Amino acid sequence: MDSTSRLLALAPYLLSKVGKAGRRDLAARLVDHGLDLRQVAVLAAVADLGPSSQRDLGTRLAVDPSDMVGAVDALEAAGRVERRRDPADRRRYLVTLTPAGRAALRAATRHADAVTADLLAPLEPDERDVLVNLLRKVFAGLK
Amino acid sequence: MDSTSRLLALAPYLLSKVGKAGRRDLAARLVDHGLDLRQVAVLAAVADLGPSSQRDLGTRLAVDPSDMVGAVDALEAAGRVERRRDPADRRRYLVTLTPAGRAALRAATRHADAVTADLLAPLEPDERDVLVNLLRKVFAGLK
DNA sequence: CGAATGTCAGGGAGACTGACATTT
DNA sequence: CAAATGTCAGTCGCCCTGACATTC
Repeated sequence: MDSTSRLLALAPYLLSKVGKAGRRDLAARLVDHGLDLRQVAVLAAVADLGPSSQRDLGTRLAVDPSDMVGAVDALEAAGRVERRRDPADRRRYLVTLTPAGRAALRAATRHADAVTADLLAPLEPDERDVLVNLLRKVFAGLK
Repeated sequence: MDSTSRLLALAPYLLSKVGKAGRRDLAARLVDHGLDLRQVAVLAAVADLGPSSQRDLGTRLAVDPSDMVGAVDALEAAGRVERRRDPADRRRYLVTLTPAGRAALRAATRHADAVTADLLAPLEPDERDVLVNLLRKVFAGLK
């Protein structure tokens, strides 16, 4: 089958297109909260890891250290994280969540869930779980 | 599970990251052939649809008409497609594949298969089929 | 001293907008 | 005339590199 489409035979194409669509839909919802995708990822990473250096957060998120600066700047300006110097290593900051940051993360998670429901609407509920679990496996294997 | 990670609970995040990884790996392989991802998508779309206008190709690929110009320019300069005016509507081009274009598409498809195998290595063979089929469904539902 | 951390300036490819000439 | 097609100029984020000061 699929004599009708060589494009759809390309898994990277599917992944890329679907990923971009989800990314764009979520970004559109976050703009009302003064957030972008990277900032949300940083909030989630801090929630996951606890107070962390920008370097560790960047490693976790595959975000360049030079780009972490702006993300943390924006979050700090909005009162969603705080930068404290690590007393044990004064080169590092310890980026910590504020209550406002926690609230922003909760709101962003709600939007992400809504986007997910919309994006995966063509799938049955059990298929959605299967897809997410397969994606987790692939994600875990990324180099 | 996954109290360790709020990030991984975000399906759009997984999709976006995995999609980007595949995109980058494939782009790295195509550069040796003087191709980029968009050009390959155009080649595949022409193979799927037959001789087509740039507008139709752009619609099919969700690529802006203004960005189709450069992609078709590059393919034409490399002798991989030809632009002919549509005799029935002289506003349109009919973009057609040349033998070199067909060969380029075959080579790109081989690389795409290799990237797919690498990317989906963490999955069992039957899981890969499941993932691709689920992605096709989601892709078909994209607005 | 060399290495790590955070910061900044700048370049390059990508998506998108607005405008335009040509054709229908 | 209005609409469609292809084109071009310019803008806006994103991603990455190179350099730097500070600290270990």
